[in-house]
Amino acid sequence: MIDQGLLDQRKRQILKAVVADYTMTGIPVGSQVLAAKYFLALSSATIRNELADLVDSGYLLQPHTSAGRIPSDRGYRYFVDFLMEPESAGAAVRRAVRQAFESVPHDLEAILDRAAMVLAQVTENVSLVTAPETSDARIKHIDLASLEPQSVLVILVLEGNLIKQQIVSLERPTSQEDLSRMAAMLNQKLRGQTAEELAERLTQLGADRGEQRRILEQLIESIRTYQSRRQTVVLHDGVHNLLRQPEFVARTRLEELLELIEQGAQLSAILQQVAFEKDVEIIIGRENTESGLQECSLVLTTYQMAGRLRGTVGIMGPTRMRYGQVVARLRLVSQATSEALMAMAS
Amino acid sequence: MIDQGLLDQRKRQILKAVVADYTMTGIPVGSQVLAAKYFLALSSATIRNELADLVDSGYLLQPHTSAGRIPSDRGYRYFVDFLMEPESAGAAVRRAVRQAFESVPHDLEAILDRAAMVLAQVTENVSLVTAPETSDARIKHIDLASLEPQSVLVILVLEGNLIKQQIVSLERPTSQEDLSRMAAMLNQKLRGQTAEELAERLTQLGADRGEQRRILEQLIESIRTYQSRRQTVVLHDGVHNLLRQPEFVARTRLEELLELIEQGAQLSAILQQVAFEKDVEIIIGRENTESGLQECSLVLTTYQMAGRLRGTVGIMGPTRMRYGQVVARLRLVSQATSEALMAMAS
DNA sequence: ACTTAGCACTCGTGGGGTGAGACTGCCAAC
DNA sequence: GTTGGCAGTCTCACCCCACGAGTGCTAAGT
Repeated sequence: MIDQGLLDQRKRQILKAVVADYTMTGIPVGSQVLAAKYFLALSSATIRNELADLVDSGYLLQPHTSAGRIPSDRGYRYFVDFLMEPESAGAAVRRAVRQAFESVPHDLEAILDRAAMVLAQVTENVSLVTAPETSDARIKHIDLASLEPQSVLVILVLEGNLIKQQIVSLERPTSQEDLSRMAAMLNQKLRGQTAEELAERLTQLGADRGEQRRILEQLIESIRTYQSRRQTVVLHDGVHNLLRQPEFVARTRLEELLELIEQGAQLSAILQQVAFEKDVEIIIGRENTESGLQECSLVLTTYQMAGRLRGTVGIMGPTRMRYGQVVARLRLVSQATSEALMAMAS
Repeated sequence: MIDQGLLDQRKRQILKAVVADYTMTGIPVGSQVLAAKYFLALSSATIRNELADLVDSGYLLQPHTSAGRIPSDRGYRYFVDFLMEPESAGAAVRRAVRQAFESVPHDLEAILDRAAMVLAQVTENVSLVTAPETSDARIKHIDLASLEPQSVLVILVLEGNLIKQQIVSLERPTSQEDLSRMAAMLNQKLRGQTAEELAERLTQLGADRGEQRRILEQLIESIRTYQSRRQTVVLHDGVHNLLRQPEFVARTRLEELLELIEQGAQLSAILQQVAFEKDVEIIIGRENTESGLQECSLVLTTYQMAGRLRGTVGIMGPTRMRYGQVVARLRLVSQATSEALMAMAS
């Protein structure tokens, strides 16, 4: 915010032009190009002076002495904070997104998967999608079904029609009648509670009622770590888009990035920190603490489903990306995803 | 099979040596290297003659006039069919596989995911895993749970404790008592049947009993297309391993391959054709019809869980790979996966 | 008939040199 | 504060050439 005053109007326009040109072409921008394409009223010498100032104050970089300028991380940051103009997605993109969600089944994973797919497609970057955080989702329905005398299928329906299930072994044979009675009781007691509240209850419950407690513990665990692996794994798509970027010709860098994506845990941690209040969050280059991401930018936002359930959706790409366009298309996909999830929950 | 007689003993040994050396080093093998490392009793000139013959009959290639020889697809095929010696996985690999499955939750997807992970790790290639084909799996348990007056949660447990669930809308409000009665009836009638047999029954049932038929139709659909997206999607891991291979410096080739992997449908089709009878199936280079795969080999086998349920597991890598080692490690992982799945089902 | 030594030949690779092109920084003039 | 001019600098693409590796062929040996 303080930054905004530090650049006069012309410097801001020049910075904007450099970012615009560089994100389009990928080649460093020289003073002559700027004068010819963006500032017909100024000479290249004038622009050279301004560029030198922008380099001095850290908004631009020159790869080597006789090259043009490219935006620094700081330059991109200034651009997205103050200079970027809101764009809206074109008709073709809108159509692609609409079509992607038209035929998707009413299933959480299918919807998120589709979101990842279409987001990668329309932004031409790697898409990232997390499953919604369910630790504070309310319980809607509990069902216990006897599979074998000593094993029971525990089914849990959370708000938003999220379903979790788990097979739990019992210490002694229990009939379906007993299980049904237990389920009815659990439904009555637990409906509307969150997993956290459930954990509270459990401690109050004490050590008695062995089986019931055992089932409850598994239930809580199941809610907290929604489908165990899903929590750490981030759905992704469009990795092939990275290969088209000239900045990733170095395969070591690419390999590091791929491992980060496939491994998932670190990414998951980053994505879960996205604030729900903010509209779109942009993390540029070295603002990432993760070493593999220091040449990348993340553009992230949240989707929402019924209740307070929210997840993160976004893209990862080279710092040189068309932020305005990406933000517009990400918003579109996020909104479409939310709508699809709402439809599922109703 | 006919091929086997076409090469005399010495040619076979030389072919074997070429494959062994090339798969290890990645550089074309010359006559001098062969003489020095593998055939001390022969002169390089003799080997040159043999090499020329092997090129003539299509088992070897020379990238250019003054380079050594590399195996052709045909050469690799001959190698894996007749020359490859059975290897067994080393202690470190065994330990890694055991550890990978030690802590995995009793959940189908978690197990398959872990299998993909560890397979990629120990073979240093891209791993591919399909979910088991469930269209002929037997039904073990059906449960209907009322969520809202007009929507019911249908839960289906198949043999091997595979669980599918789906929310079905009803045409008119139905009480939990009615649903329970319906579920009891369905259980009695349908237990032990497969989805195919269920479809048969449905046509016999005729047009009456609207709700029940509606639920059944959804059930069948749900079984046939197990988790909808899962059918076409193939779990994979280890894509970053591809980047280490010198044969994939060309980014266009790599990009094509990545799209194939991420898209999944074509791969899924290939994997589902793997014969259950065969032990390990190897598809080399241009034996692949898929254009993106013509520089790759697939090494595939099946895992099995309870009943007749089977899926495919395998790896994709450059044609230049250590087939013997890969086969040994794939077998190990496949077996460990089967064991983990059996444990889950019990 | 098979094997081997010798030799001329071919071809890809890598290093060094070079010229073109691009852009800058600075200076002096406006 | 702006502009034209100019020298300086740096990268990149290109070519050339020597080097090394490996071959195929021939003729001699076993």
